Amino acid sequence: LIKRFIKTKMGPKMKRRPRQSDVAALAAVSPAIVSLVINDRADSNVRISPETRQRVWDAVRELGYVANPIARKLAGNQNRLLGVFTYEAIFPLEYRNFYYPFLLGIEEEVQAQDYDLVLFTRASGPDGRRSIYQDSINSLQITDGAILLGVHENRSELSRLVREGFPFVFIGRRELPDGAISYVTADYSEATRTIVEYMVRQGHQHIAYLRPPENREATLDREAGYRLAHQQLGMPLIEQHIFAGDAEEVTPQLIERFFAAGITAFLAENTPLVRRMLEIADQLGKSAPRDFSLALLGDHTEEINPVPDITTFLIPRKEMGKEAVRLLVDLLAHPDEHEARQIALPCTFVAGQTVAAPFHAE
Amino acid sequence: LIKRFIKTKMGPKMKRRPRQSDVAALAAVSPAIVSLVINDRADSNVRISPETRQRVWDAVRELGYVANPIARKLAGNQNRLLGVFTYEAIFPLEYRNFYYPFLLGIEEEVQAQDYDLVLFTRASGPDGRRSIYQDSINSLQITDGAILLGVHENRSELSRLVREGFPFVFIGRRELPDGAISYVTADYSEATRTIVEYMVRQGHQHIAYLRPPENREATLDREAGYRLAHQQLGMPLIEQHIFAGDAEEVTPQLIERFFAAGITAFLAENTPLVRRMLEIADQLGKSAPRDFSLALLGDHTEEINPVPDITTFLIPRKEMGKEAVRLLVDLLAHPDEHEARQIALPCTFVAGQTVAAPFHAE
DNA sequence: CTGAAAGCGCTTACAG
DNA sequence: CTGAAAGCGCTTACAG
Repeated sequence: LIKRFIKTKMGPKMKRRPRQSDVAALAAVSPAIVSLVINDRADSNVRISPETRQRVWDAVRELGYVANPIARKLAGNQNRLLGVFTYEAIFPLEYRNFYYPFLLGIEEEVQAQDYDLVLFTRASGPDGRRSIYQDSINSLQITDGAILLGVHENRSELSRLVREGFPFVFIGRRELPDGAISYVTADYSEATRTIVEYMVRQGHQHIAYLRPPENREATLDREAGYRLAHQQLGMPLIEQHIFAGDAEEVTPQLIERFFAAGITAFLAENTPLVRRMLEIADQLGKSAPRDFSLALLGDHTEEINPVPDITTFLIPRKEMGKEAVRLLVDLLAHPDEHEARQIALPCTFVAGQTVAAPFHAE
Repeated sequence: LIKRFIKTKMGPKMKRRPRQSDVAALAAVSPAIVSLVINDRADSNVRISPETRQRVWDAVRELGYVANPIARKLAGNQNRLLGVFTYEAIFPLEYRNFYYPFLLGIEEEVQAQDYDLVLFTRASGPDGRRSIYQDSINSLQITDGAILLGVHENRSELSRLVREGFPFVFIGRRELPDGAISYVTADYSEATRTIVEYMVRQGHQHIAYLRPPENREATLDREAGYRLAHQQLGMPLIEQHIFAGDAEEVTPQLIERFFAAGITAFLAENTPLVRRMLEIADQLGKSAPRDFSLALLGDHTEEINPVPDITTFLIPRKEMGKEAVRLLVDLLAHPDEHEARQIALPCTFVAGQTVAAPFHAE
C-alpha cells in the first residue's frame, strides 16, 4: 500500500465559542430569556416584549452565538436519534441485498420525521456476530427507539427488549412466547390467497404448495393464505399437496406423483424451490405454462430475475421500512400506551407468464 | 393502502433508565468511580481495586446501565459516535450507487475501531437538500468526528467546519481557498499516468484526452497524470489533444480531426464520454481496438459494464472508506496537532481489451 | 413580564 | 485508593 502523506497547517485554534450566558449578559437579560427567545416558545406562560426579543437577537448576531446541540439535548431529554439494528452487516457485500429496500424506506421516513439514524456497528460480540446485549447491556439505549430487521434474529433478545420496555419495531412478523412485539410485515397470507384464486380462475383445481421446512412466520402466513383460498373457494384441501422441505429434497418422483394426482399448478415459496421445480420439469419434458403453471410466493432478493416473467407478488419492502419508522415514532409519541402494534402491508400481484389455463382444460 | 391494526398489551412500562448514580448507589461507590471504571481510565492517578471494579460492573449488569451518550459528549467531549454525512440520500435508489462501496468500508472499519455510526438524515434544509449547518448550528457536533462524502458538497460549509475546528475527513480531494482539509482520495494522477505509459508501450504516439469541462479536483488530477506521462516519456504534449467538454459536445468532426491529426488512442474520463466516443467511431466505421485504442479513466459507477472489457483502472472505494475512518480516528487521537492530512490510495490497472498496438504500427 | 435555581447525566480535576 | 464538588451548556418549572 503506497500512501502519500502531505502535511499542511490548519487554521489557528478557534477561540471559545460564545454561550448562552454571553448572549444574556450582552442583552442584559437572564439566560432563561435567551433560551425562550431563541426557541420561540410561545407556549410557556411567559410574555416577552418585542424590544427584549430584539435585544436578544441583536446580541446573538453580534456574538455569532449558536446553541450547543449537545447541551440542548441533554437538557431537553431527547436526542431524536433512531437506531437501526441488523444481525448482519448493514452494508453487505451483495448490492441487491435483502436489507436494501428497507433501508431506503427507513432513511426516507426518518428524514421526513426529522430524526437522525444510528447504526450499531459496535454491537458485535467476540465471534463477530452482532447482538443487542453486550455484557448484558442493551446497546440500543443510546437512541430514542430502534428498528430491527434481519432473518437471523435472536428471539430471547427480543423478549428481553419487550420486558425492558424499550421501544422498537421489527420488520417482519415475529411472535414471541411471552408477549407481542410491534412489527410491520407484508401480508403474505392475502398475497398467497390472491395467487391461488388467480390460478383457480384460470381453471386449476389442484394446486401443490412447495414450502421450506422451517415454520417461520412468513411461511406460516403463506400457508394460511393457501388454506384460506381453498376454504373460500370451496375446494377440498389435500394435505399431501403441501410439501415442506428444502429444494434438494424435491425429487422427480415427487413431482411425477403430483402430476399423476392431477396437480396442474405449483406454488413455490422461494427461488431455490422454483429452480428445482423447473429443473425437474425440464427433465420430465414439461414446461410452464404449457404443461403446468407455476408461481413464486414473493419476489426474489438474492439475484436479478432468476426466472423471467414468473407469476409472483412484490413485497413492499421500501414501504415497510417507511411504515416501521412511522410506527416507531408513533410509539414514542405515546409512551403511556403500553401496546404493541402490528401492521401488514399489501403485496402487489404480478401476473407474469408462468400461469395459464391448465392443459386438459383447453 | 390497506392496513390491519391489531392491538395487544405490551409489558409493563419501562422503569426510569438507570443512571450513573444508581449504579454508584448499588455498588456503594461514588459516581466518579463508576465513570472511571466504565471508561477504564488507567491514566488517571487513581488506583481502583479489582474488587471495586467487580462491584461496579456487577451493578452495571444488574441494572442494565448504559451511559447516556449525550451527557457523555457534553461532559467529556467524546462519545464514540462517528458521523457520516452525504449531501445526497445515503441509501439511494440506484443500487450500484457511487456511495455504496465507501459505506461498506466505512462500516467495516468503524466496527473495527469500536465506534457506532450516525447517519445524518436530519440535516436537510427546507429545499430537501442536505446541509451541515441548520440554523447556523453544526449538526455534526453530536459525534466525535465525521466522514463526509459526495460530489455536490458545499465548500463554504467545509470552510466553516475547518474554521470551527470540527474533526472530519472528506472522501475525495477537496482544496479550499482558506485552508487545507483532511481527505482520502484515489491517486488518479498516477493511475492515468500508468495508462498513458501502457498505451505508449503498445506503440501509440498521439493520445487524445476527453475530459469534462468542470475543473473538479478529480479531473485536474487525471489531467496532471496525462501531462506527467508525456513529460516523463519525452513526448510533446499538444494542447489541442485535450478536449474539455460534455459528451454531447463531442462531434464526429472532432473525432475525425483527431484521427486526421494522427491520434491513435483516446482517454475518456467518464462513461458518457466513452459511450459518445464509441457511438461516433461506429458511425465512422471504426472500432476498438482494431482502428483505435480507448481507455476509461476510472471504473464506472452508474451502471454495470456499460462497455465490457474496457481498459481502465479501479478506484479503491472500499479501501478509501476504511482509510478515511482510520485517518479520522487518528485525528481524534491527536487533537492537539492542528494539521490536515491527505492520503492518496493507488488504483488498480485493468488491461482490458480496448487497447492494442496502433493499426499503422502493425 | 423577568430572574434565580434546579436539573439533564455525565467527566474530571481536586481534596482527603 | 475514594468522595465531594464543579462544570459541560442548555431547558424548564417556579417564584416574584
